[in-house]
Amino acid sequence: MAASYTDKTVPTLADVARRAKVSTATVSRCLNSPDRVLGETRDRVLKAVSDLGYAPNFGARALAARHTNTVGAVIPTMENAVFARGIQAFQEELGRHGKTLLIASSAYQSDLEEEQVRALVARGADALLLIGYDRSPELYAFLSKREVPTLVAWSYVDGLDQPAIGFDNRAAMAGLARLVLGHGHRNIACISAPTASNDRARGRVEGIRQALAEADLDGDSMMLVETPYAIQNGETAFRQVMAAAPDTTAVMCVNDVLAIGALRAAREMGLKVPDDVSITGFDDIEIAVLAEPALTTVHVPHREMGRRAAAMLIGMLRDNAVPTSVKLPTDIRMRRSLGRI
Amino acid sequence: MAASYTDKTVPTLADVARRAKVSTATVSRCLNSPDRVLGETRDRVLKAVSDLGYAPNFGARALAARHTNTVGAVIPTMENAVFARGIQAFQEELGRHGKTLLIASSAYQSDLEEEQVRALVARGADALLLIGYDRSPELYAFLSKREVPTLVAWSYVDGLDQPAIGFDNRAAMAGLARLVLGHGHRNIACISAPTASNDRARGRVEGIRQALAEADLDGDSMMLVETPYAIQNGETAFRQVMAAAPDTTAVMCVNDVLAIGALRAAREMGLKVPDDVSITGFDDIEIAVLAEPALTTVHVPHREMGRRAAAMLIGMLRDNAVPTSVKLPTDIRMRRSLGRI
DNA sequence: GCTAAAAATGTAAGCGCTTACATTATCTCA
DNA sequence: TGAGATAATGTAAGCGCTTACATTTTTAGC
Repeated sequence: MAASYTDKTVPTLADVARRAKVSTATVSRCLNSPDRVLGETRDRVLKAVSDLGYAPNFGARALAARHTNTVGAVIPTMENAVFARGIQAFQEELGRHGKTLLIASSAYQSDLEEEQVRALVARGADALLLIGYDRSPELYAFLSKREVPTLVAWSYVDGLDQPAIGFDNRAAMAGLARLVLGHGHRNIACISAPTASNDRARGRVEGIRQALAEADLDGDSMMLVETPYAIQNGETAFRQVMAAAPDTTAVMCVNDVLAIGALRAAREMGLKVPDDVSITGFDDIEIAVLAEPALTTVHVPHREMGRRAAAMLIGMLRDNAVPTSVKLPTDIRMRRSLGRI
Repeated sequence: MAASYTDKTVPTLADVARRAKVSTATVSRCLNSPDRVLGETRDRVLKAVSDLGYAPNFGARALAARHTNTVGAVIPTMENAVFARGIQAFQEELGRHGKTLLIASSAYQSDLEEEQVRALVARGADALLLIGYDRSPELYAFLSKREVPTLVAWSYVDGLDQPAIGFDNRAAMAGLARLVLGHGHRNIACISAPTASNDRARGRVEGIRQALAEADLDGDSMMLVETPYAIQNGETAFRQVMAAAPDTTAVMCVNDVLAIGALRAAREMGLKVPDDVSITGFDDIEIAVLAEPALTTVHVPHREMGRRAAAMLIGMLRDNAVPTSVKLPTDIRMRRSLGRI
């Protein structure tokens, strides 16, 4: 056995080729398109590979092949269970197809998101998963110039060209608002995540306004408090709402976490839910049913979305074509936190 | 302006060099060690970079520089809030130092974990973060052969060589068990995650046994149910425990999620917590305080662990030295789910 | 003003792979 | 059986960067 086989340095394709007595091209083919090589040769090569403990060098491969089998995703934060769950499924599906996932998080800041997107592309992401549509035209231009297939998830808006998989936040929330209205509520307030660069939150707020308008109420003058994602913030926001608009009978929150906070604040304030005030959420994460009382909310198929997003991206990479966007259904989970007035 | 500057192809170092009228070496230096280049030249180069919209090619850089500025992490699952939170902090700190994070998840399966570790290394991870110590000697050998600095997190065991940052699961749980014993409980049962390849769960179970032994009770015959991480499983396990050992007065769960399930099952069974039975958790995730009654548990500084893990890994990479492991403090959060017998 | 040392820049050799193209071996069928 | 098609393999040219070493320019000291 030659010295080069036993020493410390990590083995290269050439080492494998030498040991299997074939050319590097053949080794490469064994690894990448095994059927283009004779079974006998392949066995010999594979044996050499395992004898040597060879593993391809990623950089070299990326450089030569001009793709990395890597998909990037930038999500607002992993601490939101909703993204954690969807991304987990996304990653599992990707893995099933030999792709790996590069995750970055933007902390809900659009400038940071832009930076992360560029970083992922620079690192050779072959495709990208982004949350929601909101971002600068420059960034979209950059992506299309670099020809990086990009899929928007967690949001779906009719008539937009950008491929997306998600749900119609506006329609879903409007549906819930109609249910709230149906329970006799007329003084409805809303606690939202910051809407400035978050089309999901914005859509949900608009959904409420739309339902209000349909019921001949003034959506525009609805009490609205915006605050970042956190239970504690939901609590504070609820107090603000009740201080500013004491006759509010229903508080609709754009996500479950804020709603849980609101629930907690209500309890601390001695308000009975739903007797004194009704509270609703959005997402249907696990705590929604654990809460006391259980939260009326909109159920969203996060895992399915993650899984299908991966499948779509893989298809885009394979066929080099833009897929038709998919709108996932949502449904309302009626639970005790919403009551008749 | 030459055609090559305006056409579709993405610009390379050579394009920048040509436009700035310097050599590629100078451009490279501008980007990697700006102080080794004259200010005037640097400005010219940087201008060319931005004019062209140049971004370095990751593969080429990795190939030539033999490192990727990438850190890999394989965690059991992102759906566990505990990991999501720690990893989020880990990633933030890494980002602050210009490193990017590659995440893979093992779904709590050690064979899958091994696969993921190898994949991460093949993809050029310069360093690795792994959860807990439990893995095959072969994998550790592989890592040391490839000279990939590896840090174990979420666990800390005295006297082990492997660099780690975490807490002493055994001691922490023993402390909680002593508190439970102090409340008069003698019939203690335990609901655990599978302990086979999970030293954290195992340590926690051992901690209970140790405290039991100190109190002259038979730790080995303690009622123990093992079940995977999920609220629903905690529920089922609690029913099993109460069916098999009806005189149990305290059920200690190795994590909050299982404890929440247990709490729920107790409620469904008409058992009052803590009057009829006490229940404890571990981790102190957000639902712990939201639960009804609020959960007595062990608080763990997940975010701090993530942040410091990143700092340690960066140090290992920089100094090429093994750091001293760090044991983080934990503390008990006494809440209503634990009562006197 | 001259020389030696230091600073700035350039030259070019890889890094480890993939793949177009060239070559050789094997098969098909009249 | 042999020509042409087909399959298997080999040859070698990059892919876009970093960096050791060579060269040129600047600076310092006397």
